[in-house]
Parts: sequence; structure tokens; C-alpha cells
Amino acid sequence: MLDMKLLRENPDVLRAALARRRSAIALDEIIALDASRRSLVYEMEQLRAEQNRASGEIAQAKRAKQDASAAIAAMKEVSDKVKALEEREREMDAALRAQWMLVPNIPADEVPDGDDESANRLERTWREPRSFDFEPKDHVDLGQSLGILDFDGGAKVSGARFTVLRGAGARLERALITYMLDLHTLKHGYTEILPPFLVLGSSMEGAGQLPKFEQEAFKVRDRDLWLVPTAEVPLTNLHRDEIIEADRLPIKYAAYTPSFRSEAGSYGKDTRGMLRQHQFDKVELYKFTTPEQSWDELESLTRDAEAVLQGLELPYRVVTLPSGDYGFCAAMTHDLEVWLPGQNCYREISSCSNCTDFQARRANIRFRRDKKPELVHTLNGSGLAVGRTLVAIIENYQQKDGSVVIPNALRPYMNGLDRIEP
RNA sequence: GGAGAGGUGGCCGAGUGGUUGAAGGCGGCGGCCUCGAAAGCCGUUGUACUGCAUUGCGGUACCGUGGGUUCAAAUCCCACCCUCUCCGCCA
Repeated sequence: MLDMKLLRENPDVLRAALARRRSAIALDEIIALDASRRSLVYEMEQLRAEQNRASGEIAQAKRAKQDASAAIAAMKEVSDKVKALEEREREMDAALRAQWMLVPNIPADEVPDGDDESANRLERTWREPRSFDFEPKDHVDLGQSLGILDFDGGAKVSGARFTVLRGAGARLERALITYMLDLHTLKHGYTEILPPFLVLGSSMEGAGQLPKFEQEAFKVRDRDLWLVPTAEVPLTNLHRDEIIEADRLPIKYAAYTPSFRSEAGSYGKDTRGMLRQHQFDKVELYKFTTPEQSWDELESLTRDAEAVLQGLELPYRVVTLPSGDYGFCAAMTHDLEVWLPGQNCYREISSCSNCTDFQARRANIRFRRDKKPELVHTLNGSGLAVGRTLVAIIENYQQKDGSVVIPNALRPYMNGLDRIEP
């Protein structure tokens, strides 16, 4: 949620920013709604002030055993008026809030202008893609012939976009989770969190998932509980409605959770394999910082995520998303894209964003350094998407005979196993 | 799932329907005292929105949440949420 002051004091700046973001929000409507609500509130408060004044007088009269029935009768009228105004104010406030909640964060100035991923700005590339002296297969063929990826089993048990991992494949997924958490907690100074995988609707709102992305999320029937689409949701809400002492910042969390996404609107996209699933494991990095720190912290968070790929020796590149391609809460996003030989392209494996104060305002997360509490900045990034990392390992470490070599860094987590063979 | 207790400011804890933003205490901040500190004493101490105003002075709201009664609600009524205790069930 943006600061409403932006709407009142700098509507043109806001309009330009939203245009840059390719957002089709009807600002004029919101501006008009806000103005009429505010004049209504002013009128109501005048009447309330009168009520309070008269109420004191009535109390005094009663104490002095004087008759106050005239004043009480007069106040009855004022009271009715206030109630009517309250009713209207409630409606207008709800309408205004509903619309304002749909306004996305605005991109930072440094974000390149452009519509979609073709306008990505390449920041850096790490390692050249490996050259094969045979035709590399994709993870589907490899995983099935190795008996570690069971797509039929996933479909049988849960339908489309679910995969069952077996044997060394399941072990590899678990090894990756532990490896990533160890790296971030032991080397990068993050505190490990294991949050609930079901959260309240209010938590989804606090993190910006609702109301806009309702159809993207899975909900428990008849209860106000949602399956987390990312650990970002519980992590954001961990400090909801808090005022954090400034010397505790930055707070850095690393959390493993599965992520549940309905992937509505992506029918026919990535249907083969396990690149796009309804459930995937992810280790998420999350930071609460001061406004001054947040841009540096975005860079270090991105580096922390990169360290996972470097540790696994997987070739990747880092891009900055263009203005028209932003997540709802993000002011700037770096994507990490890993090279997938089986797809012959780079694919997103992590998305690292500075949400500035957008989430913090919704979730009411502040810090105090002087007298006045100020909103924190929040940042999040995958460190990494575990399922896609598994895919990247299978495809990048495949051998001519169809086996897959285990990256050195993971062998301690695989009980010394150095290769998965049929 | 059954029975009971309770939710008040950063924390603890009072609060008869009428100058209650809310006693008291703790903590925090400022000061006195001291070579310095502790103790003691004095003072101060929320958030949001908003009007005038640019150190400041007002207004409104906020006592789990949402409704209701009333001229007036922390206080009365209703619903819901959460926490705790006991019983049952369960990994």
C-alpha cells in the first residue's frame, strides 16, 4: 500500500509512475472519492466535538442536580446526525480502501523502462554454460530414466502440476534445502525460521497477496486459512503491528517452506516437467531494514542468493526487471536466471526485491530511532527455488551415460554419494 | 469436541455509564544530588488522522474485533476472535 499523501499532494508523480509500470489504475476516481470522504470526516468531527462539549456540560449539570433535559434533547438530534454521517463514512472508506489496495508499488528511478522481460537489464553473468559433447537431455527424460522423478505418480495422486520425488531425487531435494539453510544461517548471518504453512487472510493482505491475487492462492475450505504461496507471507507478518528498536535492524530471516500456487492463467505454459508446479519447495530470504539501508541490502541479498548457485557451480546471470514487469509490492527486482541445458535457455530461479515501505505500510511494521516511529523497508528473495535448483543440477551435471554427478558442495548432505545412476 | 477463567497504554495492574487518554507501579527519557555511579527526590512519557500553524496550539478516534443500547460506553447488551486452566481426543 502506498502513502495516500502521494495521492493528495503529488497525483501527477503517481500518475507518471503508474504509467511507467503499465498499470491501468483509474486514479481520478480514487482522488474524487478521497476528497469527498475527507470533507465528510471533517463535518463529522465538528459534530463530535460539539457532542463532547455538551456531554461535559450535561455531566456538570447533573452533578449540580440541575435539569439538563433541554440539552439532552438537543444532543439527541446531533447524535442522529453523527450516526448517519458515520454510516456514510464507513461505506466511503471501504470503497476507497478497496481501490487503494489495488494500487501497486511504484518502480525505483534506476529501474529500466520497458514492457516485459525483453527489456531486462543484464547486470552480470557467472560462468559460461557448459558445452556438451553429446545431446543434453532435459530433466524429464533424465529424471524418469534414473527413477528419481515420478511425474505419473504425481498426476495420479494430485493431478496436473505435481511431481513425486523418489530415492536419491527425494534425498537431493532435502539435501538442497539443508545446504541452502546452512549457507545462509552460518555464512550470511540469517536467522532460520520455520513458519506455519497455513496463514490467515489478514496475513495474505499484509504481504500484498490479497485482495489482488486471490485466484492465485489455495484456500482451505470454509476457513480463513490460506496455503502460503511463499514464505514471504508469514515472514512479513511475523512483525506485523510492531515497532522495532532501530538497533535490531537489519533483521535477516531465512525460511524453508513449500510454496503453493494455483498458476491460474498459465495453462499450457511449462506443462512438461517440474518447472511450474502447484507445490514447490523454496528457501526464502527476508530482511527488515531502515529506508537508508534497503538498497545496499538488496544488493547483498542478491549476492547471498547468488552464493548458492556459485557453491553448486551452476552458470547463471543476473538481470534487473524493467518497469512494466514488476510484482505488486516491488520497487526494484533482480532476477537470478540459471542456465538449463535441457531447455537451452536461462530460467528464473530467484527473484530478489526491495519492497521499500509498501508492505510495511500494509502490515504496519515500524521502527524507532528518534521519537517518531518510521516505516521499515522490507526485502525478499528466493535463496533459492529448490525444485528448479534440482532441475538445474540434473540438467547441468548430466553425463553421457545418463547419470548425474552430485555437486561437491552437496555430497556431505548426500551421505557421500557422488553420482546418481540408473 | 466439553467445562471454566481472562483479554486495559512498552510491560504489570486499577477502573461506581458522565472533565478517563485512562489511578498506581515498572521500564524509558530529562533534571537535582554525586568526583562518578547506585539509591533517593522532582518532572516527563502512546498511536493514527486532521485544522491552524512552519520550535507550537487545537480537534477527532483508539481500553481484543465488529455491531447495538444511550444525550453520553473501558464500564451495559449481542456476535466473533484470541490466550490460559481442566477433561476428552490425537502426532
